[in-house]
Amino acid sequence: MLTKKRHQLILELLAREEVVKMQKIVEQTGASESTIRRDLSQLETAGHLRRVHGGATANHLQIEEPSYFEKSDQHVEEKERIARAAADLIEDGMYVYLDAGTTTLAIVPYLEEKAITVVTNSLPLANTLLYHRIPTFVVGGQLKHSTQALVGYNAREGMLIYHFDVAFLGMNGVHPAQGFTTPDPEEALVKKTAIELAKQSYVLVDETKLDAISFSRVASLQAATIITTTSSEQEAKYSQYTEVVNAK
Amino acid sequence: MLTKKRHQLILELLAREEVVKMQKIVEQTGASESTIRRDLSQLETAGHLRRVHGGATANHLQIEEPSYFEKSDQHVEEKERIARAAADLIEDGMYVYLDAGTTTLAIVPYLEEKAITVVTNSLPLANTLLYHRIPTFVVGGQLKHSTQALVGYNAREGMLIYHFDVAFLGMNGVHPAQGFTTPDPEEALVKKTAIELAKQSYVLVDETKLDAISFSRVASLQAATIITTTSSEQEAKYSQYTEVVNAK
DNA sequence: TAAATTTTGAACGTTTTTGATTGATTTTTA
DNA sequence: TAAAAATCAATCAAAAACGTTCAAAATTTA
Repeated sequence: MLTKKRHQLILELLAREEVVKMQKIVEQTGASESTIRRDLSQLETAGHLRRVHGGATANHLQIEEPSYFEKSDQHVEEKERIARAAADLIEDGMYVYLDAGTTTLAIVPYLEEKAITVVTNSLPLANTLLYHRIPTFVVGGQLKHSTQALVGYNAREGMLIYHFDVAFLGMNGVHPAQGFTTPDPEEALVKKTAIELAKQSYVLVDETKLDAISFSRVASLQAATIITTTSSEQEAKYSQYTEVVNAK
Repeated sequence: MLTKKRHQLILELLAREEVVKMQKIVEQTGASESTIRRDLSQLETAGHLRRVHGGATANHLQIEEPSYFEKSDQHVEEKERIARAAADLIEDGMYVYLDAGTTTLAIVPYLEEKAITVVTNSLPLANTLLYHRIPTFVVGGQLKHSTQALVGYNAREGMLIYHFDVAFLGMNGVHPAQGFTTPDPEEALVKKTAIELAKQSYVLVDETKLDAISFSRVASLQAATIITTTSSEQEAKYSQYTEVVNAK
């Protein structure tokens, strides 16, 4: 297998799985361990991935992740369903805002066939969008360490030059009285701005975020449609305040 | 088989598979290895494909893809020396602009102990800066696939709110008469803006870029100090036009 | 048809890539 | 915490691929 092909394959594996073991690459390529090591260090110096003991990670993966090689996320399937429901709302020609977050990240693979332009404030999303060759603009601003998102006053200013057909946002709290909330005020500002600039906004949350309240208020429930997977009681309850899409 | 037919077949294979081995072309055409080599170099100079060790890859109409396909581990030692020389110029409290590129990327590890703020237009740099926990702002703009950099009019606008003590830039061509040049006009615009906004600018290049001319002009040599590793003759020559730091 | 030109394939020395091996380092296990 | 296991970087020789050269074959031109 040619070097180029191996590199492609490695990047593909990473785009799908975020983390990949040495052993797996060796199997998939049929090359020796030495060769793969060389490949990885080349791709690392080119800025396409990050090596870790035992393999490599997408260079946008959270650094403090406890154990790289365990995919412990139980909400994976829910996220996937929510992401699919969100992607279904996106049509050719649209200008789409994608907020930082793992759920919005899950939307990206479903966008590959669509002729759209995406704006995002998230580094991981930018990397993934790039990989899927989707035309992308990145909002400038201060790079926040914990979420790898661009936030703050500068980010807001940078967004104001755009308008969106749809915006998809992650959120930490969704509550009938307190509306949409998130821990960091600077992030809240960005989310709020996105909602202002979009014709239609969607908040993507798994069930655990319903009835939760976080520190900074982003907007009232009326400002966006909620996409989630939950019981029909909860669905009915929130439907009193805004539109709810249940991706069950 | 006619030359034309062979060329056609090679391009067809590439259109289908993105990467194709020498061996496969030889089988399919029945021609000798030498002949296929000749074919490939012809097709390459005509801009229809890109040769790689062991075969060829599709070109996809890209004019040039410096960062992605560049042999990123060539000139490693030179790059390291240049990066170290550059890092030595950075002092606590400075606001630093780091342009996209593998040489500027090499600076980052040397910045860890310094109390500085960095602005960049490069996704790989942003990731690496994040990893090294260096306070970072990212310039917004259009995400360019081949270099993973943010470029264009929006990027320029986004930069205008900053001022830099120093700016470090990669470059594709450095020439006494033609000044600093780079392949992509939109990238040139960003580099030019960085120079405008910085009190002092440095262009980091390995020896191969000296005397080279690329498509888009960024600035004249007077606009920035050159940091490179080269012979004393070249150093003397370029010292006539601007300051030169030889990191030999 | 004969001469001139171009294309071809084999040969050869050089460069690049590769996989095995080594001892060092890191992670896991006990 | 110490020993065992896994993974690592560095090295080196073998293998693969490379560019160059040259004479034979094919094609074009005169």
